[in-house]
Amino acid sequence: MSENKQPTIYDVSERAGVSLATVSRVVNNNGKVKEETRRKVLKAIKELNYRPNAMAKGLASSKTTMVGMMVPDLTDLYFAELAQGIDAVAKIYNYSVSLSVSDNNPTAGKEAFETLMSQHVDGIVYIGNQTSQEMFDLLKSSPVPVVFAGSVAQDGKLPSVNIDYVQAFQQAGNILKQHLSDTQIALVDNPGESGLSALRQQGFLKAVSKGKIYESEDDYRSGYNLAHHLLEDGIKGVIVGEDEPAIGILNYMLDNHVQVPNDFQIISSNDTKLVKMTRPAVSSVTQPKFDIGAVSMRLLTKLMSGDPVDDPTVILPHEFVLKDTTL
Amino acid sequence: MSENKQPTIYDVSERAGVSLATVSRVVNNNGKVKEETRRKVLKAIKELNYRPNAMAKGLASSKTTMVGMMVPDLTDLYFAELAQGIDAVAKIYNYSVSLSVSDNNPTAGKEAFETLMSQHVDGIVYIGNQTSQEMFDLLKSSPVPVVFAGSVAQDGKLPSVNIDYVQAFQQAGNILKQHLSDTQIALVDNPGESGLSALRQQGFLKAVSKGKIYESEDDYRSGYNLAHHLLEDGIKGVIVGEDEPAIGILNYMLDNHVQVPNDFQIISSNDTKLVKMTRPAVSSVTQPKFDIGAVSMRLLTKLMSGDPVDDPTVILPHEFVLKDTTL
DNA sequence: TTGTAAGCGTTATCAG
DNA sequence: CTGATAACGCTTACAA
Repeated sequence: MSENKQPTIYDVSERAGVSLATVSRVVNNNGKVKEETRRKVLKAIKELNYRPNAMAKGLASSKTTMVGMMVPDLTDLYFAELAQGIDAVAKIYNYSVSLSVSDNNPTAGKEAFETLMSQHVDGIVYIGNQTSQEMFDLLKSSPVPVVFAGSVAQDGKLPSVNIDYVQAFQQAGNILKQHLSDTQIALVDNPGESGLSALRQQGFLKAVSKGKIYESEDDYRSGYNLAHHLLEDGIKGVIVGEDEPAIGILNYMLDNHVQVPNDFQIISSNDTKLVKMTRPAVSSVTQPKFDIGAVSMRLLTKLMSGDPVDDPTVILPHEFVLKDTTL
Repeated sequence: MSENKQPTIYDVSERAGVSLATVSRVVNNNGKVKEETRRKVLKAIKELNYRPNAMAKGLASSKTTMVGMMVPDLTDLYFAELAQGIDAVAKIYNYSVSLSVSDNNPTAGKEAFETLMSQHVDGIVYIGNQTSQEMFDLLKSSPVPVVFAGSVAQDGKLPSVNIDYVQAFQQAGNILKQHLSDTQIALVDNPGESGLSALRQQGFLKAVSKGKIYESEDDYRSGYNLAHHLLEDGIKGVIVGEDEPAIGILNYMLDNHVQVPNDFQIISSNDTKLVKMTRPAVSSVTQPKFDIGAVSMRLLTKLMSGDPVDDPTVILPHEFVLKDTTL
């Protein structure tokens, strides 16, 4: 015995004794409507529990109030926190979010993008540490605005929100240099194909000119497995691009009775909640991850509505939390 | 100098020299189309780089091939892994996913639901540990199918995918009983308003009839702060409903020189990647989280297409990984 | 096997 | 301030 159908704008107009156009006006709060009619319409809407059909609206207005969010992996807490920030601001601006997990896989990424296009999203927030050139070109060809959140566009000229990686990694290098010599310090990062790790390297080398650079994936195992090489090479301190491999390295040290931080220091970079859950707790660059997501989405709203944007390349402040893996 | 507009089905039909209907038929692969015409149409589609407009399609067919995914918190790895499973299967079946973070907040949850309704999603995968009665009623009133993923519907009769929590927690209790007496064993869980913690309690009490039960939130701090009470009460082993508070408890013990597992044992329940990152690594029930998500989504596809479903209440197998917080 | 045409629920452009 | 009415791009009987 449930309602046969969702009520339409037509039902509302009939009940309120006005035209479709008028209902549309009050729903969208645009155009002048006499206070009395507005009230009538609102009443009918409430009584019928009317809810505008987003598809019809989208079709007619060619605006979907939906944004695409592309993310490589939700189980990476760094991305998850960005996503929370994005979602929160999307809610505020009444955008719904179409999620696409791209798996750092160019094919999946391309398909995700295509899907978003056929959904006619009004904009895209792109998160990705491994952006391929192909993906990048695709994004560049987007008919709707794209913002890179916590990710660097290769030519650095697309809208993006980040911290100053160069400075952060230079500072991190300087911290380790307080007790170690250049040759004892290394950077561990996933080079990927994005510009992000290039910036990190740049900053690192600014501080530690003779520093060694190791490659790792973004996962725990990868760090764990890399660790013995570090020891063999006489490395005494590392700066790691992601928290999971940082913890992998830490645990290798603990499992092999290397004293942290006395004999080995670690600075990580993402400050996800992971870093406070280990013992010793991991020292890290702190990033305003939620804010990076939030600001990205806010930037996107501006871009979507054609508002002027002073600088589409936003840099948010970072800090350091020196816990127990540094001296 | 870019294309003025996205090509429409009309452009394709014109170029291929056939009618709209025919193009629609080949695009949707339904109805008979002569091989030759099909080829022509496909050619035109490719040349024009035509992409069906999801909104128009949805409007006309009242199917959106979009599902809603409601999740309380993406930075909870348990949820994130479920979400990955959901997303993966959604991709396979060509559904797009509309994400809604509900923040365990009834108001936000209600709004999220309303948004999904106006988007006319074809179905909903609901993730939530704190489902309020109100939310539950709302979900029950949904005109489209809803599947509870890793969450228990209060009356236990709505479609859901879970492990057997009663059994799992009974087994966990038995494990601790090998070295401890009933009064030394406790359950730490977030009771919330959902049926899930009730099942856990039930299983726990089956094994540890005099066991004490403590309440905590789902976060690290909450566990850390609770820990001293456990010690004061002479508790020597706990089963914890979530990984983060479990690790909170662990770290409190470590920080206060309580020997784990010798003087205090911990079994957690979600087996997120967190549990292998601590030292000692946390023993835990292992849940097939990705699969819970995947099966939920698969179940939803069946429900959405009206396929017969043998049993809408799916139980997936769990196991135990006894690491270093148990004897 | 293919084409015609009537919707689907809105918005938006004109008149009034 | 309000009302007709033509799109929006596609699906789906119904014809042919």
